[in-house]
Amino acid sequence: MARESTTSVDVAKLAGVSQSAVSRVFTPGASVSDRTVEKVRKAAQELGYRPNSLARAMVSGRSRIIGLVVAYLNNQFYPEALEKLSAALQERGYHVLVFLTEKTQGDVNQVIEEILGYQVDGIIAASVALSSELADRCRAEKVPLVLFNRSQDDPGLASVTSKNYSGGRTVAEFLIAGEHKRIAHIAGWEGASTQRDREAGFMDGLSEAGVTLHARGVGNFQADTAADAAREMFKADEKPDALFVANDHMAIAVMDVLRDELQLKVPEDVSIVSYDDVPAASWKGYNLTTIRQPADLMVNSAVDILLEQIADKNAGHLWNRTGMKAPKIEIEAPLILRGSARIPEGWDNEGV
Amino acid sequence: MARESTTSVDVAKLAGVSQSAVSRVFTPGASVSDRTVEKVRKAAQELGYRPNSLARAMVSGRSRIIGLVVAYLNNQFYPEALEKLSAALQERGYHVLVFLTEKTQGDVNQVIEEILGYQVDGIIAASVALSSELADRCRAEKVPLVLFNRSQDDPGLASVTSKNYSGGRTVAEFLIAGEHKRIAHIAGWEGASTQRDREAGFMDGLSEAGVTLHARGVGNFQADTAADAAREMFKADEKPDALFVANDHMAIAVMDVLRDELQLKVPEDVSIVSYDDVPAASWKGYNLTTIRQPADLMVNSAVDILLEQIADKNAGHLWNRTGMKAPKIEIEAPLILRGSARIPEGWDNEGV
DNA sequence: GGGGAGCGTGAATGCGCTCTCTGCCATTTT
DNA sequence: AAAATGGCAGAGAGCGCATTCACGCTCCCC
Repeated sequence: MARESTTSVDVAKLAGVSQSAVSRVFTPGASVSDRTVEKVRKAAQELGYRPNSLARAMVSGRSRIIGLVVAYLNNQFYPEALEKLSAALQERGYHVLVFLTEKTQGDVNQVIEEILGYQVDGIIAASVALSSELADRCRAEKVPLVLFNRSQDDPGLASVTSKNYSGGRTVAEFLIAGEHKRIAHIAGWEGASTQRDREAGFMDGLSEAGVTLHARGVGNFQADTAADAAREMFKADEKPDALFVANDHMAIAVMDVLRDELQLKVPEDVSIVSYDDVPAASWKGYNLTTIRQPADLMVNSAVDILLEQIADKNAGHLWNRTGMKAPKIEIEAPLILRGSARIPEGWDNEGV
Repeated sequence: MARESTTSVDVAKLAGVSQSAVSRVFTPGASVSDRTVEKVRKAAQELGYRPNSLARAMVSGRSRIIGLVVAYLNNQFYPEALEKLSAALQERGYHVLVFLTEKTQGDVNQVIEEILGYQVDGIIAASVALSSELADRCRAEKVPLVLFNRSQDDPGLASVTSKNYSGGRTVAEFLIAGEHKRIAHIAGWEGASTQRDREAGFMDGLSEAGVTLHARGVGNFQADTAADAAREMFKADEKPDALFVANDHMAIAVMDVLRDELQLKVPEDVSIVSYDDVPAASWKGYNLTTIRQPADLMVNSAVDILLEQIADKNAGHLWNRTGMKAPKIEIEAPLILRGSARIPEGWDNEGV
């Protein structure tokens, strides 16, 4: 039951110093003489001692653990983000504790409670919507929280997204410039802010040019649902000649349906533009023209503002206390031109 | 600094009971009267109390945290496994703390040390090789360890893999039955047991039929390295007419090179068979004939033996103490027939 | 009606550590 | 030479909880 690992007391005994001295040796920036450091390190080495992070967390109140809430990983954007997040945090001495959740509100609540039980120093919530009580809960516990790839109105909630609105708008402009006549949209999950923003930008782009949407389906960010939506949409006599699919993951499934089941050519018969630029988007088998969400930049940004909040908390002035607004970062999202959509004259991959 | 969260003492005070009583209420299977439970629950609710997992871990010696070591996530097999692992563990009341590592020995060592510092209840090491000192280290600390998708000779090391040898062998038999004449191999990382086993099975399958390998390249399980290997391999006059690529991730990159750069047709000019059956393998754009590593089964197996070890440890009889051998599970790995390789007569997807 | 048996409870202990506080000594200042 | 300074070590107080122990209570059976 009891783990008989060596403790700082053992090391202290062997090194002939006090336990406090051992602690200080393993605390960066503590005041210890070189001689003590040497003695302690030697003894620690000998006994295979390593400080117990949990005990340290208990007393110091900082666990150096970041809770990551994530809903699904089949969309390749998330594994990529997870890897980069984890790497970035690890570099700064933090680690990621993973919590999977359904998108359902109740489940998220329960998961957050569980996370708080682990005394995490901060939370990153990727692609989940939080109830405002939940946000309050974290605020009360003083656990900084950053939304990743989702945004919410709550001014106290920090978030990092790409410029979804302008991304969607760019797609509209691009497709119109390409002289497409029947432009359709396959949406993701309509509860997601990313979906709403992308679509809003897209629709505004269309209507500003006096173009109306030819058709609309819902894919819920899932491959098979998107495939079904595509099948349904292409049953019509007037088939779309251009498609804005709300992310790459769905676009790939849609493309499979179009090319493989319906014998349509992309981009000759129908142009496809999507969103994310996951690794698979650049594979030649799909070669998707897509809006890039720069995972690195988004991750770095999220980590930065999270750690900043953590630091600030210790200094005692939180946004939410001072009434300052939490940052809502929006990362530039360029259109990457590839082969899945007709390219109008004058458009090119500037500087990408 | 100090987090002013409510503690069991606060709850006890409000409920008019002792702190021990509160603790017992939150300890499944402890002996408490219904009346006490009710009082305590009510008070806890009121104060928003939730037991501190870290403190609990400290005193009980069990953190309910599993350390997951993983080298990279760009191969889609790993995100999938990670998600399933995390879900399976979460269901059993555990959580995953992620540690990324380079494949280099030194880095792995350091990471494992760090993990041990977190007092994890167990470790799952995915696709990393461990030095035997490291394994000893975990043994000394009594932290159960399971290798995932890698195996090692050390009889005390539990591992879960697919039947790599027989998988490789099946590929050989399949390609020979398909009457391919110039069969080549693009290997993964040669330090990986999976690579060695797959290739050993493959080579044995070839030589048993009196066939010699036409060419061999090394892709290190990385897309661009594999692409380079393919380019190199197809410079020759006598180009391969069949390719066993050591995993899907590389196979996709290779296929891009063959079709897009070299204008070769798959499977007409060259058949490709790979390994893993990641989600992308079944996308119509690639439609890979591949050996399936059933992620679910592998994950469940890994979780089972890990938790079993954890339970056994508490009971006091470890494999490594009793000299019993740790299990080395090998999951059946069927060949999934799709479109990237010529299908010989008489072969079909039996029961898949 | 006395002695177990059995359950529920509270006081107390300590998990391994950080951090404050005090005291010592060596060095500097006046 | 006396006083002030600063650097460093050790003692001690917890962090929030699970767990042991001993005690009181009820119930039951001879």
